[in-house]
Amino acid sequence: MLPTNSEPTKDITTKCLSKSDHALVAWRESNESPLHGECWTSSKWRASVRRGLLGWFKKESRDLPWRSDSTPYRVWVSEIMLQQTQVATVVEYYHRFMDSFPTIHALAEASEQEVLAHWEGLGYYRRARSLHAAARVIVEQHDAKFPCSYEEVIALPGIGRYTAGAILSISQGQRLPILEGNTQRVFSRWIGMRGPVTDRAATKLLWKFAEAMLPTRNPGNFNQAAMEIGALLCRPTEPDCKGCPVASSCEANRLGLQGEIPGKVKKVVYEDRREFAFVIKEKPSDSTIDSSRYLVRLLPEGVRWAGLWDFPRTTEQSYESALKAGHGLSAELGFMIVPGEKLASLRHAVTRFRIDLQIHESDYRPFPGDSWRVPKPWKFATVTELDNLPMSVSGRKIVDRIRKQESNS
DNA sequence: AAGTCGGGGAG
DNA sequence: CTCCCAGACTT
Repeated sequence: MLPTNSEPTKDITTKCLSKSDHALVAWRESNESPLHGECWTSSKWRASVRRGLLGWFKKESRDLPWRSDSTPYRVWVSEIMLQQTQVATVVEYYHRFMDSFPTIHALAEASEQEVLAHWEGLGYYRRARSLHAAARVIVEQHDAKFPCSYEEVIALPGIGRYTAGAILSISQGQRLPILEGNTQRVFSRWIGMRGPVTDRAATKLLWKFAEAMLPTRNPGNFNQAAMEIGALLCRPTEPDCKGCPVASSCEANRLGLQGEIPGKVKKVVYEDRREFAFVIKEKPSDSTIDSSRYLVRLLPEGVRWAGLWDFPRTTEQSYESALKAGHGLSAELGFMIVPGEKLASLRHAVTRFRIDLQIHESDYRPFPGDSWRVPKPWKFATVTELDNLPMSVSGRKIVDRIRKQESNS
């Protein structure tokens, strides 16, 4: 078979090669599989790695709230919170959440707004909505008991292969593998797999490896240990190979490729954006209330921050000025926004977007001929009421800004 | 296979 | 700044 790659590796001068390129070239020239060494086909090797890992974990494992009492529900909540989120960030949220919703039944009984309020600041809010929806499914279909078959568990919203395996192995001792950020890196290094972990073939191999490594006794302990060593020793940069109990079996360590494994994933292309948010105070003539109220809405399904409350804000389109942004937003709102003085600007990030948010005071008026009333998803709320609505972090900062302004006047 | 979804920790 | 985090889900 002829090589389809038109760029011959050997024509690249050595000068131009980075360290990782050298590693890549090395395996190309040696005609070795980029995916793995052969070490892990040996049961002695696997036993040795397990022994080292589990011995280390017994001494060094962190004392985490979901470890002392590992019921399926408690582990489930922890796993959802931990998706794409560091342990240190989760712990406080976890305590607060479990205090408010100590059982599946309590979670199912709560409103989605109440659940989202407990999630405020954690991000990826769909996790909270899926968790809540799944609790209701469990109450209705599983008699409020967390299901124990893999098929039933993975069918629940917000639970994929990783999370199903984690919950059932940790809380029930079921022999199911896991693969996530930590273990992708740890396993890649153990078996000397070059190349990005996101490649299809790499992912398949790593799952296979994760399964092959699982001990019969206490597989959940192994899964947690593998993640823990990734978080504490086998870090993305500067792994502590000297303190590592698996170093003597580790292919990356043997080859000196800790820095090149796993291969780099395609880097994120950031995009700068300017958005506008408007603080619209209710006109005194609209009602006889004594404290000011501000216009917000519950964000609908399918948009950013669905299920949270927000001020009128431009998102999709980019506008040059507050005036144009207000005009553009008017059509969506069903009334006219008349931008006023700028209150503040703040920078924040949403996934790959770097957002420069301009916050303007604003007046409003109905379109000519319309009589004024607040369209359906919108409502006026006092600062005290806003405090109790779930919002994004940037939305919350707007509330804080309003509060400060109110206390000054 | 690639995009989307948040926010913070840490180098 | 950057990368990464006990991923799931949609297109």
